[in-house]
Amino acid sequence: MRSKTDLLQGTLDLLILKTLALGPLHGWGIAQRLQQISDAVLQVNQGSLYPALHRLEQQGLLSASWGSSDNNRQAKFYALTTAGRRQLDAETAHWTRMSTAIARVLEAT
Amino acid sequence: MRSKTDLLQGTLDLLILKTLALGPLHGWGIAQRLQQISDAVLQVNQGSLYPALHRLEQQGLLSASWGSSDNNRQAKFYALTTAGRRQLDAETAHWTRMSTAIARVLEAT
DNA sequence: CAATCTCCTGTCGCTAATCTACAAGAACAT
DNA sequence: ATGTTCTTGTAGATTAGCGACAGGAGATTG
Repeated sequence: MRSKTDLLQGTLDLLILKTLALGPLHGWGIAQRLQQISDAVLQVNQGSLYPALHRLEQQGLLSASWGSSDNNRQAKFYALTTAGRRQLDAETAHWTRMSTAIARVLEAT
Repeated sequence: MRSKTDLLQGTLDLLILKTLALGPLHGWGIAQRLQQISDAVLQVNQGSLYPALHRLEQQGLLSASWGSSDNNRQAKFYALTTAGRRQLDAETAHWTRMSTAIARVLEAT
């Protein structure tokens, strides 16, 4: 009984892009920040996170560079590219469109 | 280049359940009503719709019966079962939780 | 009355995103 | 020395939704 999914499918890219718009961050940090901002509602597991990051990087939306984290560990820092910023805008618009439409349906009587 | 999806993945069941909460309807009618309420933002294609309906029926959330449509055609009318109504509540809550969390992320600075 | 259009249900094969579960290294704490 | 936390990764399975079909039966048009 699968049923309970930790995220709304299709929103992970958006969440990652948005998080990185606030400043470069490493994968683990992204997951942490999302969890924190969302009061633990949004849980990103590694099996989703890392593939997503690689995907986005491969699409040219993110750039990556190794560095050292706050805890003095090797970490791969991701940053938005210009294309990434554009993509963020597009996906934000799409999300707004969609969620508004759904809200309208849910309010119908 | 897929990119553009007609729905937010995972919300179709919710949309169907909600639409049927307003009264029994046949598949094609559900798609129409969703499209109408959402100003054509939500497009459900048959390849998604019918499998979803069968899925929901098999899960005991919907009951189906053949009848005749407004246009005097054979149509399969679906109605919410008790379990379906419960499921609708659960999925609505889940959606609200999730979309609120996402909104919070998108508003972050 | 024939042809075509609209309504309405369905199936098949594909793709892509996510989940679960696993593995592993390096820094820090005890 | 040992364990715990931080951090990155991969493999396999599932699953929803998409695109492209196919087809029947009532309505409409000519």
